[in-house]
Amino acid sequence: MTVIHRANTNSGPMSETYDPADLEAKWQREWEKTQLYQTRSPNASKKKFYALSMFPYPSGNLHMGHVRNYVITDVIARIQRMRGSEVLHPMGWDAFGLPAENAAIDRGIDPRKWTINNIDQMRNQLKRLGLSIDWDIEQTTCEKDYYQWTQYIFIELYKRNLVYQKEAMVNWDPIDKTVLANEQVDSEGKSWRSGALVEQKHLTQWFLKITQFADSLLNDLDDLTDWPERVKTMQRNWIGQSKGSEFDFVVSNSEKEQIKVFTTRPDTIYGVTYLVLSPENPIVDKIVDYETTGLITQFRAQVDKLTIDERLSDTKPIKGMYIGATAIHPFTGRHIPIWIADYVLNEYGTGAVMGVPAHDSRDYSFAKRYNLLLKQVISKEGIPHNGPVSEPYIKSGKLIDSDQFTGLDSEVAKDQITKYAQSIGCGRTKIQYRLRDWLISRQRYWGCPIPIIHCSTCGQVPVNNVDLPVELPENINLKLHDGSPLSSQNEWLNVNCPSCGRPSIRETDTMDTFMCSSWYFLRFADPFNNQLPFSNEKIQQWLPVDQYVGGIEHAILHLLYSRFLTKALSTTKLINLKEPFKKLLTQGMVQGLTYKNPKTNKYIPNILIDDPKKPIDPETGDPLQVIYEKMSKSKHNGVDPKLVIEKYGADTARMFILFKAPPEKDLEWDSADVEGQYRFIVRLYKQVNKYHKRNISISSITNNNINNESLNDNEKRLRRSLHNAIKAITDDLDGSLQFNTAISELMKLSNSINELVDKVNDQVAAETFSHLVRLLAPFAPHIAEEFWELIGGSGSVHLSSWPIHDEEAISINSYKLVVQISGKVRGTIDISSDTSKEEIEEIALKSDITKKWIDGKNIKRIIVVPGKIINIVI
RNA sequence: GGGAGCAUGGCGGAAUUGGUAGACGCAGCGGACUUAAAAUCCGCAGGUCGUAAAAGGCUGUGGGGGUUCAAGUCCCCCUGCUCCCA
Repeated sequence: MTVIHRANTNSGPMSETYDPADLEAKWQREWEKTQLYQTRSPNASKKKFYALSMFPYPSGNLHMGHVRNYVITDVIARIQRMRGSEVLHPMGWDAFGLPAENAAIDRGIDPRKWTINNIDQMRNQLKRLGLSIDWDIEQTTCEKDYYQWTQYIFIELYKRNLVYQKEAMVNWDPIDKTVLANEQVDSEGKSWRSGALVEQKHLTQWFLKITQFADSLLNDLDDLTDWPERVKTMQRNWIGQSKGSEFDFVVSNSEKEQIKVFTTRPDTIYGVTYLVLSPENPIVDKIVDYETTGLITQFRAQVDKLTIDERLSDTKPIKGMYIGATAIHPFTGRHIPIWIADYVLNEYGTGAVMGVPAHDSRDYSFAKRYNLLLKQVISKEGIPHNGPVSEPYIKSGKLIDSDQFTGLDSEVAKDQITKYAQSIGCGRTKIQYRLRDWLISRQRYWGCPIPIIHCSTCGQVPVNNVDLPVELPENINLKLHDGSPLSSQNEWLNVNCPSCGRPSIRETDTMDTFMCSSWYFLRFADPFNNQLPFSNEKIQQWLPVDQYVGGIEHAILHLLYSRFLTKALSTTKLINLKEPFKKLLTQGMVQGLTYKNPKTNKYIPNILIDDPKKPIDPETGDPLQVIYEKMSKSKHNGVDPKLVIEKYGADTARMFILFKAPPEKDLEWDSADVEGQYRFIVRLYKQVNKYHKRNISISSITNNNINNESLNDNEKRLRRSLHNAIKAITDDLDGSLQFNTAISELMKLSNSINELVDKVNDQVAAETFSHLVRLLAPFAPHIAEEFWELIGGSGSVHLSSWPIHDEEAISINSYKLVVQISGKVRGTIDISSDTSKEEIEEIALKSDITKKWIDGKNIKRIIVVPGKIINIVI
């Protein structure tokens, strides 16, 4: 028995018009005052939930992509809180990087001031969205109390031999004037940041041994069941495992020199007629004779000018030269020529390949060009092909002309040949990866200094932990520098060796900013620790991240580096964690409406369009193409979040972004749809206002304590809508994260309220609004809080519990059974829920539908699915 | 060239995973209110045939084929688009 209390709330009547700006500011102040979103430690009765968005680069302006990212994570965090978890929902800044430095060079602004200023600006914009972020634990990668730990981690890895310096052919970005990692160069050979065509340079650089973890980075992807398949496929391709064999070829005139080659086709070993080394391979200098050296130098100079892409291109003709040496085929004992060619790279595999022109396309065109011998060793049926070979046979088949292996199938031969090679000591199975070690040094100023000291006596010496951080010197005039700006800071540069005390110099490279962002999610678990970057205890408490949300553009870069660093740190005593991110959501782009003249390919700004339904180029009069594309200045299709929030409020912006498309899909920004979303909120506002005038308190309604039996039809109908909505929304947010359908369920509920609320008793009305407001809270947190106060909810709606649906309210005692005749829908009949299969069949056969459509014809078969359908086949 | 994914009204998108296709919203149309307009509220709405209007029929989820009592959903082929790797 429930007693209905007349409300006696302090809140005055809500104003008649919805004013989001005031209302949202009011609640944001309130939340800040009560520290509503402060992180509390999880305990035995409250499980933890770690909700994280990829932290932003502080460019100074929040764009729609950010808004989408942070709103999605915020909704997830809020639901988890209402469902009883302790939630960690932090925010930080990926604050080192080139834009700050470029601003310094172009406009003479201090990079630090520029960055901090941008952060302040963006933090305010983020706060305006009403995110449930714990701002007390904010992290900024360019601050000493953060980068101290980046350096600490670097040294930990250095001590475990996971960091090393070597000279290598590296990607050089001529615009940003720094080197780049392989992951940071796109498939067209352009820099991920500047877009410049990357050049190849021979330089000494710092690397992290990510290749040492290639195997677990690959295999553990299988455990990431809550990651999009797409992202995992991309990482698998990037790691690029290939299983094959390695063979040793002894150089004829020098038995000490061996050439190792890797191949995935050991079955073609008898078809090897030459070897090709990369021009840079150091073995070349050892085996070449004096007369050829000059030619080699010339050839190398030519190859040096080519990009990796050009060297591997199928369309450019391959260039090579014979170096005057031969090797001994380990199986046949024959002498085969050794060549060098541009299509073999020193960085990949052993820097040498075996030439099998009869069974490999690239080898084939190389051999044709330079008239090298072709030898067939595989064919489809095991019968040699007569006459000249006109194209390579690259498939599997049966071996021919291969001594004791002749007649075997390729797959069997691969295995046996490798085993045989192993038994005579000239080969073995080998797994090779495409993944290269991660190049982390940058010749720029605005980054985390690499904490190494170069001593002429002791060599490389890591800075002692007590001396960390190695601070970035400030007040540098960056305009004066062409190379690394740190190399001319004499006062900073000169230091005594920590080991022997002699005068030494500091490393002048800074770290790739991806290094700083590869561990920030660990720091949030233990943000105030001043002894360690984090304690294992806190990591065990909060990690892994339960829900990570970010853009697909980091499918390889940030996500691979972070997984690597987690694994690398787990080899130290610091932490023990297999994978950092349990569940990943890659949200789609936010696209803007673009008007494009198909004749001139020019983009026309929206404001110049008179009639949006028939857009015409104001200059030429041509009809324009209407398309949605990624928002950008050049396309005049950007929408500024600030203006949208000013006009409609954060709640509308949030609701629109969630409703318009499923989170992983691209979202087309449409101002008419934003209006629609605003209308919905205004409608809710009116409904709650009207309800408020009935003056009922919801305090008695929390746990489905209404007896459904005693209600009239309208009351039952409204309760059914309400509890169906609770069930549907809860399901939509459980696992699959379908915010769009969750909001459409809220709209349906609002439609039912409109129709029925005036026809139900106080108790049902109170229950309806009590649940509605809580269902709304994660999506539109400000207006929901306002509603909650108005209808007499206690405390903050965001600390209230998520509603649970009442099974009794949604149970039905009759339903519409679909009647099909031979698979075609011919009508429906009302059936009470407890009707058996046999009874359904009987009722259906007597119905008018059946009479009309069967008309005495023979019934072949009847299928009954109670609750759904009957199909009568004639 | 290899791999992955997608294709549903004028538009964004739903569809309890094989059981009434088009929920919800936008745009549209009709009506109420208004001197009028906007806003708001109520209603209509895949296409097509049919009718004075209904009733009703046929057809329909990129195209073709298959499995099944039943296919947007499962299988095969084709076309187009997107992404990744060459």
